[in-house]
Amino acid sequence: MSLDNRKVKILKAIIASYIDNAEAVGSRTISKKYELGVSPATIRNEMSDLEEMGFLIQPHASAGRIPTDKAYRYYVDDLWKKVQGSSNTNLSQLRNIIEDKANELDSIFRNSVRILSQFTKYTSFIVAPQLKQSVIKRIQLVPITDTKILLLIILQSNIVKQVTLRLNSPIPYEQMEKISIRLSEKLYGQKLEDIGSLKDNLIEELYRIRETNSDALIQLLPYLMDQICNLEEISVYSDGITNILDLPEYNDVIKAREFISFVEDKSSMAKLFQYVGENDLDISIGHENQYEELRNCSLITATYKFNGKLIGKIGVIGPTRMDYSKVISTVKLMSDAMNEIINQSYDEENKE
Amino acid sequence: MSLDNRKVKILKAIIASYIDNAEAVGSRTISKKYELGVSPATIRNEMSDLEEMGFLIQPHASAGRIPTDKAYRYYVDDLWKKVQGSSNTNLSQLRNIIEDKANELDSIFRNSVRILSQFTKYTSFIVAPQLKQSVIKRIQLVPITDTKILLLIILQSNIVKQVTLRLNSPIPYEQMEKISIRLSEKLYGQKLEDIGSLKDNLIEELYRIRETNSDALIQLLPYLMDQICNLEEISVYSDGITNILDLPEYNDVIKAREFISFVEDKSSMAKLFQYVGENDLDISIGHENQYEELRNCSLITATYKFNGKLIGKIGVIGPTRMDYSKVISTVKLMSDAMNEIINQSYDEENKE
DNA sequence: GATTAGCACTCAACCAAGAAGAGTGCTAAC
DNA sequence: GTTAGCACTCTTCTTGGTTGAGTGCTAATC
Repeated sequence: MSLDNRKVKILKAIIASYIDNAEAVGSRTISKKYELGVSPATIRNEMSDLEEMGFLIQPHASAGRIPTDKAYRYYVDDLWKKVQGSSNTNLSQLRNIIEDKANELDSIFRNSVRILSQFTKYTSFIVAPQLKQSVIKRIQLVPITDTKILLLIILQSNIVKQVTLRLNSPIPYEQMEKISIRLSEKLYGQKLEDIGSLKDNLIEELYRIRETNSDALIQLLPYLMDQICNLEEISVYSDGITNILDLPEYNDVIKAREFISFVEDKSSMAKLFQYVGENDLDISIGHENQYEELRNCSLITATYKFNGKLIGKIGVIGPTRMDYSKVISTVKLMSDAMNEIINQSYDEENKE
Repeated sequence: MSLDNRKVKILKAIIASYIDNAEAVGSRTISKKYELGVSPATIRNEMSDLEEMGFLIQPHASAGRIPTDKAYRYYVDDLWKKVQGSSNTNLSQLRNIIEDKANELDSIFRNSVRILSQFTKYTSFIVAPQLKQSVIKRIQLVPITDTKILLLIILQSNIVKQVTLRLNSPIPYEQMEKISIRLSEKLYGQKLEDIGSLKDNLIEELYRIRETNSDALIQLLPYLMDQICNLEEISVYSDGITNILDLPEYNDVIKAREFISFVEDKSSMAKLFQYVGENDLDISIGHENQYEELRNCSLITATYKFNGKLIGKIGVIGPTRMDYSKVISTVKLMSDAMNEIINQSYDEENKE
């Protein structure tokens, strides 16, 4: 039995209808709503075939049919071709929205994940860069009070990480700048992940070239190094988790609670995103997911890169009957936008 | 009819039971579970009295009784006395939890609101300071690239606000420091809310004393002033919104959705918190709330101050049958902890 | 040979009526 | 003043019948 043209049309119609209503769709509905020019009886025959081929199932004997994961997979693979050539018309517009309020990396993620969930009406995630690999460009200490200073670590990627430090004894303002310069010189070009092992060497080296400001430096150094090493690892942003309450799939609070508990757990989400592919765009449907909790869900993920290297992922989780067309294009658009924003400052600098 | 000792005991038992199970409680239950030494019949008589006095209602003829808002109010007022003298044992412990990862004001709020919801199992909020009133202490520009700088505004309260600026043409690193110093001198002691009206004057004044670095300054100034004026207004942090899904009151998805939609709307929450009292601790029960959406909820709020002046509020929203005792003490503890953290750096400085 | 109309059949969803159970209010006894 | 007993009320649960959507099969039609 082959998937001829009419079968494809019927299958797509069924998927479309089910995406809309989350209700098993019958032959009459298809015949009426989607003008295929054949009677319900014919469609019934075709549906029977499609069921045999594994694209549809009946939840019970006298119900309509609903698409299987296999059907969604077919649908998505077909969609793929169209998405590939899709337009970038809204990209710059999107970039503005994101950047508008976004002045720091943290806000970029926060905004992006929010936009993504608002556009798709599903739950969205961003798994943020693992900074380990990042290279230090400059260190800047900013005094807040005599005993409280802000440590800014400016990375090659122009990502700025910050930590507030509390000192035991005050360091005069005028020494800060000197310490900043000295630290920047020494740490320039170092990877964050290497600081740990280089720590002792670096401290000693910095001690050796000490000048008038040695006291303050000696006090500060080990503490400061620790702070740099301990920059938080992987972080997960999410938004629109409660969107699922609008879906009939989750009109049972128990189910909704289960889903929410799962996706609110940052560590399991981090793991999930670690396992999905690293292509520009990956889709896993229903049973294709690792986690039992997501057996009724599909996951659309994209990556974002810095200087050509993958640093994080962005994605949307929704029911298997999600509006793939919309979600795929939105996720793609979003990852493109993020790529541009993240790399823009880098490109700018490398031009000069 | 007076609220004698036994009536009080029975009332408290009913409230306690209802807080636990969210189910109308009958005379037999009270007689059995709470050892009052009287038979169900006696309790029935008392309950009848309590109903007449407005402390209890029957959802329907053959159901048990549930407490009214008046009952909760009585219960809470009674609780009050005990809370007043409550111990501060966990305070320093709590402070450590909050401060642990908290290096900036934003993180303090984020951590605090999370802890609050985790402790109480309800939905919690923090309405953050209105910075308008804050006084500028120092301005610091930190170069990231030639065309991208980080503007740090350090307030008298040692709160650090930051904005990333993008420049049209580069400003050399070495000029940054000079600009920072000049700006700090000029803006020192100014309230944020006054910058707007003083803007033109300030710009002109700063122009007049221009030196070698005039070009860069001229380019930057108006832009920079705008950024300072536009620091975001009121901000609302929330956490534990989905906790309500565990409550039987919201085992209907429609109801849950309604609640969540309401409390996820930052602007209505900001308004809500604006209207509640400004005592150290305020409680509004059921119908005492402004909003129809919260007619089945109670709201426990506390304030936090900086240098004796109220700058924000912190609170928990739960069902009227919430565990008042626990929530009240947690909110109080939390606001105490925040007050300490926020004021500590200020005190420190004023000591010196 | 493909398509369609017709019909019997299935099963979830809905509804109404009855049974069960929890809890009350009242009365009479202690 | 307290309690036991009992009739009464009202919700909830269960049951059984009805409805309706949808299928599969068969026979007629294009």
